[in-house]
Amino acid sequence: MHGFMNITKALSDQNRVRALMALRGRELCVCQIIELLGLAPSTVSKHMSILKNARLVESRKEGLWMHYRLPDRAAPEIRKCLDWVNSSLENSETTRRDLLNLKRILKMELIEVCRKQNGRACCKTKGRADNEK
Amino acid sequence: MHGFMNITKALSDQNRVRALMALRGRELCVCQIIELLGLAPSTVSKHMSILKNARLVESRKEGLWMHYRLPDRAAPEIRKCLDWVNSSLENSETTRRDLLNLKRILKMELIEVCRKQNGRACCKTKGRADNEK
DNA sequence: CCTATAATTCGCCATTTAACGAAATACTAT
DNA sequence: ATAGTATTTCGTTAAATGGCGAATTATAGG
Repeated sequence: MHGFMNITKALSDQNRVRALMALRGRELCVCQIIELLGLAPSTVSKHMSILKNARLVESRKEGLWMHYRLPDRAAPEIRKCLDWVNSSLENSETTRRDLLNLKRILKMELIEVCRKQNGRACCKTKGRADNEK
Repeated sequence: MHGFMNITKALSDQNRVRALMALRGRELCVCQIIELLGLAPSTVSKHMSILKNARLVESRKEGLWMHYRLPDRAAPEIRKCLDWVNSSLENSETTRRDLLNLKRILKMELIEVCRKQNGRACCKTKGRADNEK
């Protein structure tokens, strides 16, 4: 029961569900998920750790970057859960919009995505001076 | 997406999930669910309205009693959801314990269940005087 | 070793949520 | 109508949650 409640609580936040849907068919770096959701890095990191704790995603560290993906060989309950989520949302407006946005993000190099966030603090305007030497 | 989030939020509380599992194969009166969960009537009523709003249960009023049941002909997403919940929890310890408890509750007449709650305020001892004339 | 940087952890705040009891509602039976 | 009863609605309170920025951690490259 405990494991199940971890899953349902993980799914009870819309941003976590959006992240989950975005991971279908590809792995994403944290900075890409930050870009997609428009949230602070710390917030996204927390969301991903909740998803990971629920076994709904796995992660892989590569240098400074942390990549998240849907589980390779998920347990049957997880598999059924992800199937249900996918079938419920694959045609939703939110998913469609996120997918378009994601295509744009995937066209950029990871370095570019990170640099952009560095400049703009990811979602809030921060009166930056555009100071490159 | 909105409907889906209604479902995941409904499933994110353990007491609501227990109620859902208890409804497999039978309908239950609110007072029986109160008895099973050991919560105040107002709390259980709220839980059931959240489940109903998510379309995970249906209800039927019969005199003073309100009966809840799993949907007769649920939409495919709901059906998949309930299947997933069931397959995830059918062997859990909590479900087993609740089922035993439920058998005991089902042996009583509804009137008895309600009367018992009337006397005991459902879960808290209320220093009652046992005053029957 | 020192700097730079992606991600995470921590501390805080605002909002949401689960719980209760009291009051209101809906229905039965006298 | 009146009284009684099962359920729901309402108002309140305590705990949990989601959000952010600051500080910390881990890693890469001088």
